Amino acid sequence: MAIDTPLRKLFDYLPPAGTDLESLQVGTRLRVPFGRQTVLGILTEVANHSEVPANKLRCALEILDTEPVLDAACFELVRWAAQYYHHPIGEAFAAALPTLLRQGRPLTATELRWGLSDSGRTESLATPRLGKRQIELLAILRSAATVGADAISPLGSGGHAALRGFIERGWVLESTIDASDISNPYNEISPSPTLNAAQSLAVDEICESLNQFQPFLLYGVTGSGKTEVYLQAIAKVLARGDQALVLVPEIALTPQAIARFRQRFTVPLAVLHSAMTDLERLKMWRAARNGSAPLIIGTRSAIFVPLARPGIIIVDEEHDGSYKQQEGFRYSARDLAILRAQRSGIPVVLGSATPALESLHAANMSRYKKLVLPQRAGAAVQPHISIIDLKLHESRQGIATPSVLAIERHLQAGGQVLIYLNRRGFAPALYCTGCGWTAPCPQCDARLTLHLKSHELTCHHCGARQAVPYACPACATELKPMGQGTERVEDTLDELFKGVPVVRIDRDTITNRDEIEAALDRVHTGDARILVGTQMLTKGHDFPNVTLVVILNADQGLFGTDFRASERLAQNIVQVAGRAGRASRPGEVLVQTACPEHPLLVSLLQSGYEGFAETALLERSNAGWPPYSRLALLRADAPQKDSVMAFLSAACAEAQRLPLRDLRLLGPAPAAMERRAGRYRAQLLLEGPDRGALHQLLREWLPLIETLKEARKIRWSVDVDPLETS
DNA sequence: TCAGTAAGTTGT
DNA sequence: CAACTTACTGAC
Repeated sequence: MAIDTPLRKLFDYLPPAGTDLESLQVGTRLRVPFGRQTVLGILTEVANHSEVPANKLRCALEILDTEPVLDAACFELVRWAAQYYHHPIGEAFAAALPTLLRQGRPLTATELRWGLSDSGRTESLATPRLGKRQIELLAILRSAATVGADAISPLGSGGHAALRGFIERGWVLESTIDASDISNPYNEISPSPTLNAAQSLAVDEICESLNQFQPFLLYGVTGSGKTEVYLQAIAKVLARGDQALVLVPEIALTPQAIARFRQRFTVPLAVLHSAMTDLERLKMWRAARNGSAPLIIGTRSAIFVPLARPGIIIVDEEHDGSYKQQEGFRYSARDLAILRAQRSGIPVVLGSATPALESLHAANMSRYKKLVLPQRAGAAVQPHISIIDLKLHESRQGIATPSVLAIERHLQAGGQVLIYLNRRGFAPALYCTGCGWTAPCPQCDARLTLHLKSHELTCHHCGARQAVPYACPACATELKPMGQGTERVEDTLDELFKGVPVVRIDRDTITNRDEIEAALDRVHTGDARILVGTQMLTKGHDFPNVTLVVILNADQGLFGTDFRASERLAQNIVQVAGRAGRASRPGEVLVQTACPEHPLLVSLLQSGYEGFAETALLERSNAGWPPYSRLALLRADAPQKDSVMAFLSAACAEAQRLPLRDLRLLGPAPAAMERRAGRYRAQLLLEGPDRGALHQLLREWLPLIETLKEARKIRWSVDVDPLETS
């Protein structure tokens, strides 16, 4: 049995009293005693013997399901993922199942129905002197073969009492039906637009593989109509009576995105994301499982949703970091999508304008079939990108003079302007002009960010907040904000372009769904002319009238400590740039940087994302980073630094005793931000040329780490295929 | 991880 | 010796 506990093992039980082995089914939920509590577990195996001493074996208490909760492919996916990510299997199953199922809710929804029996039909007519409620109830019951609670509840408690009386007399028969189906509230269908040649080719290629496993990398520049390719491929899948599973990044699952799917298909659409209530999630999950929802759209965890008739899996914006769970069970939904498609014998489409280097490499190696959409759909043309050297130009609060002039020009021509800066707040630091003190976070190795409007200093790493000091606490000199955040840029733009409405979109101005709707509305109606924002404004939004995009600080990613920093920067630049000139107006993109000669920036500007990817892959190959090697990271953190280092050193020593072969062990090294939220963080990086040896070592190593006495004082976790290694 | 317990530690 | 902290162990 797999039980939701951090222990890396399965637990053996005897069948419930009075049950024989034959009636047990793998994949069903059982209630079992565990320690002094009773919990739910998933049956993973039925055997007629156990290694566990007989006196320790306890009886399971109850079988909850008559059929497995996960279909065979899904079940195996979870087992495989638990092994691959070296995560306790019970927690892996817990992550794959809706909360309410883990708490014992029934697998399928049932609804009680009541209908008149033959005797009820005849005898009720022959019975005089029925009560008022009874007569009303009979009228309802005669209106249909069976009725549900919703038909009877208007009669109030009297109606229910009458119903119970009829059941006792045998007039009414009670039955249950499966009520797991969901329905689609919309029925309008907008017509499919005509595809361009590249799009048609992509759809055709995908549709030729509908019966078999085939991974596709749909590499389409921003605005090239990737979604239309998905929609038409999905239409084919639905027409065959199969289901389509669409994964999207967390932030992209907006009402507009969902509406786009609803407007195209009349079939019920199951939506799964983290903001839903547990009950909503369960309903959607059931509808996917029983097949009543042929189309399922969801975020990361939706990769574990069981499907009655799997037909295709689509991973939109496959490069997006949110597909990798960053704590606990650290799976990658994108990678699992490939595996799931393989197990189910169906195609999987990874779509992006800026594919992960891993995906591009897989396509280069012919493991994925590459489908390219090189042109923007409709009349739109690719925006022109140019660089502004910050060393050559004056700048006002981070906005260089040529940028100011360009903004003016585009505003005068009637266009909208998007200013991108990946930094919230007014200024990323508050420093003392006298002694150089800068307000530090008491919990982290970081500066506090100044937020002027809310009058506070906040830490963007741990959430700490404090009042803004009037003067330097060390020397009482005046304090000054240093650097730029979106709030300050907004102020500067207000000053530079008096009377031009500016809208700021970041986590400080947008706290809920309605606010983003309102802000986007101001942009779309033309009420706002200048947009300032962080990544929040780049993902999943189109701004057809934006003709100029200015990227204020391209340098942040160029010298990051992480080997993926430049990849993320390139993806950000290309994605933001893609917001410009989506309609018929040509777009212009300005990238401000202090190091215009950086090779990655040069290759990106000269030959686009593809050129950048080539350069970056070469660099990865030379340095022996993924995809030319495999990584696993052992992270540890604790309030005391020495206990973290003691643990990692001990873990390292254990590993040295195992056959390392061609694996390399790097560290222990402190994390890029050593102290965060009051805890010291450090790590040990394991690197090898292929998966095999790496996983072999982890299999032997982790049980040893678990028993280390140094492990008790700290928190540790393993991250297979980590996204961030610093 | 979590709960239970055994074993130290402190203060009167 | 009670009250409290810390260390260790087992979960089928």
